[in-house]
Amino acid sequence: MNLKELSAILKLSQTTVSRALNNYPEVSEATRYRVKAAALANNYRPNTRAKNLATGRSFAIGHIISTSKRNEIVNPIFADFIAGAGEVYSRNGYDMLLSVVQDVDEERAYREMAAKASVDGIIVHGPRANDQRLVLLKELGIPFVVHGRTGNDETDYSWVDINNRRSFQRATEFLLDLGHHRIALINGLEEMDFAHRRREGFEAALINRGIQADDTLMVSDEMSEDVGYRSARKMLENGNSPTAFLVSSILTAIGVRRAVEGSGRQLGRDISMVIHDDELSYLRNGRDIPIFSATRSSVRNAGQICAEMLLEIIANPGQPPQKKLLETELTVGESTGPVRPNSSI
Amino acid sequence: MNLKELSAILKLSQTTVSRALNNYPEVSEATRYRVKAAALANNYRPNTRAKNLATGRSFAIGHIISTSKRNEIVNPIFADFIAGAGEVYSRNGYDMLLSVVQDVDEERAYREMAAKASVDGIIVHGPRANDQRLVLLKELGIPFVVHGRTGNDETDYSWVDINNRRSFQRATEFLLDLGHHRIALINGLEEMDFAHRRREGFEAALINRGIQADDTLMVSDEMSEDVGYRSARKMLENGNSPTAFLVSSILTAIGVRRAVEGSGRQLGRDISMVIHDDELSYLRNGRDIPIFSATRSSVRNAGQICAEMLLEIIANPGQPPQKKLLETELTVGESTGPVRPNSSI
DNA sequence: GTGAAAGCGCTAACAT
DNA sequence: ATGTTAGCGCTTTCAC
Repeated sequence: MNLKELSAILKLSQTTVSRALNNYPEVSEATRYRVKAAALANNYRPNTRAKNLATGRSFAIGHIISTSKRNEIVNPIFADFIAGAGEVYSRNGYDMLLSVVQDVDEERAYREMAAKASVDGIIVHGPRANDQRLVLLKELGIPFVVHGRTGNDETDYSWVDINNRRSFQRATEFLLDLGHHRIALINGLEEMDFAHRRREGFEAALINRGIQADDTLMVSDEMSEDVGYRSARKMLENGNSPTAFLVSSILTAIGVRRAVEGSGRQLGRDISMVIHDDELSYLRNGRDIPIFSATRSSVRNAGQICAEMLLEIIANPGQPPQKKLLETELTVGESTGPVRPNSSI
Repeated sequence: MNLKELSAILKLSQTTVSRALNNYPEVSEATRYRVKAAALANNYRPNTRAKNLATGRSFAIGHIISTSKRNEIVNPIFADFIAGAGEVYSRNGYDMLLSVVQDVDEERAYREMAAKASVDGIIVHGPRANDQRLVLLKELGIPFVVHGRTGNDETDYSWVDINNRRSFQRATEFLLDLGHHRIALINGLEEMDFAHRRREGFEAALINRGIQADDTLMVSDEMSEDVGYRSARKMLENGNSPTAFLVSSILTAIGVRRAVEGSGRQLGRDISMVIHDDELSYLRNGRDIPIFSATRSSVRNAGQICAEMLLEIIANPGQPPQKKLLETELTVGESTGPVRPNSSI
């Protein structure tokens, strides 16, 4: 069923039917009602391809996910983010176009999306410390929103980010207040902007209390269970081992927990752990994971906010860039009670 | 730069330019060369929207991911699958359209995709034991490929699946051959088709050896670390605890490992574990996870195969449905040596 | 308030 | 081998 057929049934012009369906004011209420009823009855849906061509818009948002040939890892937080963004899109009649590209082909992918005019806007994932993609997108003139930020904010662009620095500073202070002096930081790769900010927050908290950051207690690596286990184990075997861990992802924290338990210590009694858990809904589901969550702003939520911001920008072009910093909240896990360092600290 | 402008520069008709670019045979080699060079120089990309309308195709494949309001879980294997499929799409000039919908809205989402003609085909994810979606898609007449299968194969459709039944039967036999009698199965939710088949394979192997399946050693639940830990722990505390675990996902297996280690036993010495690991590239990356992998056909690979099959079906309509059963391979993890039950078994 | 007609940027018959 | 022309199914002037 297309517009022509529908208007034939109604004995109206395509124009009127189109206007009625798109809520143009000049159509009489009676006609509009009749048209909408007929559209519903005939299960009419405007052909996207035709609509796109006529309007010059595609009602689609592009997401470019880059994988590296080396490790083939797809960032798992991505699934949650997508779920949040997707919800907003479908509520607003937008589609989501996903492009999975090798990191080396990334620039080409962006250029192609822009030239083919297949999307009205783009969400940028996983910004690096000094990300050239944003410069390119500005140049291409395509609306975009970044999930995260990039180091030197010379280019002015729209972003949604959590306050990683503050969050880690507060989490560190929380542990310091409990009496910990030797706190380990298990962090993501420093080339990612977020990991860089997290370390800054961690170090700032230590410096404020006159504590020197100890390099042997700081890890910057992929956020996997394996890395969590190895790093923590190594630290715990050391004579001067940490009494608390600040961990950058739940997956890593699962590894840390295993190392702690394997060393005969007990989490929440001998060792404290604070996790920044804006990630991985399917892991969060475990209710007795002894963690102390540093945030409630989930990635899913961030996905929603990014999507809403982008749609807003597309609807009202020419505005100054929008920025949104999501604050986190320090909440203590239900099942393990308050964290206290043991008497030996 | 559009076709009109490009052909003006070349002093050729739009038709000729279009034909040259699309490799139609009737264009002279000289012209084709000239046209392609000009297209490259001017960074010309055909407008997708126009091309779609003209050809009646959208060069896009739809993926519908359903989440349930209840647990908000996005199946993590999805990210890997998408990566594999996406690779194939971009190689073939296709886009990937992602729709995230509440499970209750799923039918509407499929109908909409079909009516709006926004995709040329659909990949169905996570088929349930008796999945009505396939009936709907057949009815809508849109090409589709299922990742997995559904219980009663009355409807004839195309699918790509791994041989879950055989894989679990062989894994169980492997453990039986090592002398194990009490083998625990930590499985996914039975409402999912794959979990159902896996249990069948497990039970078949036991029955063949005259062993009665023990309900207290069989778990069917969400595949999370938490579930793995709780289930394994409960079993290990029991007087009559298992000597081996057969686990349906790496994430769950991480929980099982923690439970085993927490009970003072050692994996690969006191307890054996076989994992079906077609999942989660970011977990697989850990090199010293003591697992015995039951397969090499990763989800990423399945994504590629599904995508290729669907593109093939779209290119050659009217063929009978295609089916592909991926066999698995039993490989033993590098770092832990051969699995042997301890002497007490 | 409604309709006729042009056009979005391509592709594909149908000439030549 | 190249060009002319007519759509694809909508939206959007412009006219009534």
